[in-house]
Amino acid sequence: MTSIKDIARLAGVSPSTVSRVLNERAYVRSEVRQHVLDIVKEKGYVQNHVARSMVLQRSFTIGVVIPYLFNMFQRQLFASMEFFLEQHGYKTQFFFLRWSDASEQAFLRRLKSETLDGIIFIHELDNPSIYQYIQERGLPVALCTFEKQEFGFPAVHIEEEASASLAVEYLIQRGHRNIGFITGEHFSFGRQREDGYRRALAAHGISYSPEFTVRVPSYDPGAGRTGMLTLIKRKQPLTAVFAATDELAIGAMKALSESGLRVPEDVSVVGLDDIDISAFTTPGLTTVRQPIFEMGKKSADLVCEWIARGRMQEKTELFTATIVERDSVRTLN
Amino acid sequence: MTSIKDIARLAGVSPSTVSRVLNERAYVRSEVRQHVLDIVKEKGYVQNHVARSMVLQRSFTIGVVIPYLFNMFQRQLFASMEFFLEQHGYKTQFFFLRWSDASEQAFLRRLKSETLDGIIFIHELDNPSIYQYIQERGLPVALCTFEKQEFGFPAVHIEEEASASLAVEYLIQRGHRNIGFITGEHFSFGRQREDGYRRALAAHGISYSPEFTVRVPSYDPGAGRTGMLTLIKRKQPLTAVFAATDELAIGAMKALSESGLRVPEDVSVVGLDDIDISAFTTPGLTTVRQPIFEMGKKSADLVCEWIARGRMQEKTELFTATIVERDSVRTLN
DNA sequence: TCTCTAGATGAAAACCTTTTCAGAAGCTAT
DNA sequence: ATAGCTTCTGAAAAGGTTTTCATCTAGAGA
Repeated sequence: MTSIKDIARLAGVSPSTVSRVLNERAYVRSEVRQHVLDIVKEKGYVQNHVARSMVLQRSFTIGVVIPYLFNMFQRQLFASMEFFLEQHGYKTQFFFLRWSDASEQAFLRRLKSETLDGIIFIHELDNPSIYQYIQERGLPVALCTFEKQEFGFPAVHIEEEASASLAVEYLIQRGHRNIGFITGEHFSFGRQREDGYRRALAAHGISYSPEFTVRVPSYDPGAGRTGMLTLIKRKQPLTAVFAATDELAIGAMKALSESGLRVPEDVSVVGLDDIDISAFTTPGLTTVRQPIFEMGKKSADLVCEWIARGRMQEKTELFTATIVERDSVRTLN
Repeated sequence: MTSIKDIARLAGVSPSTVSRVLNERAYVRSEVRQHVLDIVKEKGYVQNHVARSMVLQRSFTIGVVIPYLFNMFQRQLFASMEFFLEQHGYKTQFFFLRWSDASEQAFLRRLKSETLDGIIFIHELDNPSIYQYIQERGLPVALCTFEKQEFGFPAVHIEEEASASLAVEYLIQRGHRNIGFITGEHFSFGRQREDGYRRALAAHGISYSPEFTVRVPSYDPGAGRTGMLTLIKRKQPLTAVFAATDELAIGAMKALSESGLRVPEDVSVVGLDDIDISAFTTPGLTTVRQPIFEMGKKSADLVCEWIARGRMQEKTELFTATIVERDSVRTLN
């Protein structure tokens, strides 16, 4: 591998000058600059990022923390992030976290030894010690899809409660009053969406029945199926179900069809997220759309600006979600 | 940040000794070792990876090349890879490539400046120059889901042609003779699966009609839907369709139901891959299962062993795919 | 007692950059 | 002629680690 010293020797200048040419740092006579550039090109020299990081004390890398086996919503989110991070000139280092304390501790160790320039969380951690560490170190950070008031980190998310209400109101407006709710455990958005469900009910004078809500361990289709099966077994007179995520909704539709119930003729279903696949289910899933792409962009912008200006800028960016009408809801008459 | 020098000073030894303790390299008196370890723990010291990479000339990082907006099959694959790579003590650096020459060139530049220890491709590149570069540099590499005979790189994949035949034969055994085929462009697996389709037909004395095959630009549900719509418009007397990937199949089912055709009563559908979501479509998708998890593990093992032993081991690991029966195929009588 | 060897440790070089500091050269203004 | 500036360049240090080489000690064997 050719180094900056080789180029310097070949060009008859010092390594300092080569470095200056490469980084456009300061005065270099234009003939010298051109000469150096020619040799760089000829030798196909590229800067050694490791050495560069070492002296600069920056890695040009931003960490993205995401659950191991991230769902399809998160996949779209982070594809968007990676795209914009690269535009800003940063590499992305992913950290796939499992739901365990050991995994979080291992992450903390890596965090300490990696010299990241910034970090984005798409995954809400229980343990505050990691947030504390980041705060103490003053590492630029952004939270995506949730918030941590205590730490005052900038955050990017939709109005979870209002978005859930939107979904439930869509059902109410179509004559539904017996509306089930499926949600997962963990994560603030789960609680917030539940609040939204209950608030929409209350706002329309529908009394809340705990028998209509089922809580499953995760937010994936398998859990959605289990949740819906439970709901069916309870034999409540449901005409519609709101699932806290699209994946949950897809699992619910599966359970319904397995049980000989038709969507939307017998039971209407609405989800929340609008992941790609929701347009291709049968029937098409009516859902509430999070502006995933824009949210990924905003998160990337937030950390990059923090790094560039040396201090935190805006606090929170709220996005609004909108209903996407497809075929999984029937209007009652 | 505490450095190895700080620890050395605090422990009253030289940095060399601390390094030896940390890396379990050579003789260190056990009291000294314990003392150093205590101080390391007390100060919460962790090795600086950048400095370490610099001197070792290794990054402990393996690159994984994957298409930008990877599909659900690839997502499962790389989650599995990342898991095993971490077990081997390596970090994973993802490279999301777009379908353009510019993107491949940018990747090559990054490849040169990143000092990766190894690389796994989940994405088949058109341009041979990148493979050439890797070969010349002797960089440990593994190909996953495809092969490049010319370069002799170790590869991990299923028997594509045989797997496709398996799917088609499943249909033939259930009385289908008019079997459509939907596939995408690019990638060897597309061609190989097409060969498998035609070979199965031939093996059962069914003549091949080009009118039964449709080629769409990509392998996602949107493309599958378009492909199926085209097939329907041609008004061929199809009773079944084989889609080259599950995502394509999911799109095809959508097009069918949009056109008032029922699956499997009017048209049977089978896919290939067995991605997670295929168990949750309505009807459940009958498909051919690739052992995704095992393939990810094997790819990781392959590069790691190459690195450890200093030279390439096995060439190719072939996995066998198996039929997963669900509800999207009807037996004709 | 002397020599050898194994065990234990430290000094210093190396990895590849960037940047500070100092100095040289050439020009302008006094 | 001198001082002062601007432009340009190189030497050297710094960043945090690993490893080679040299040295030292203690114990074993002759």
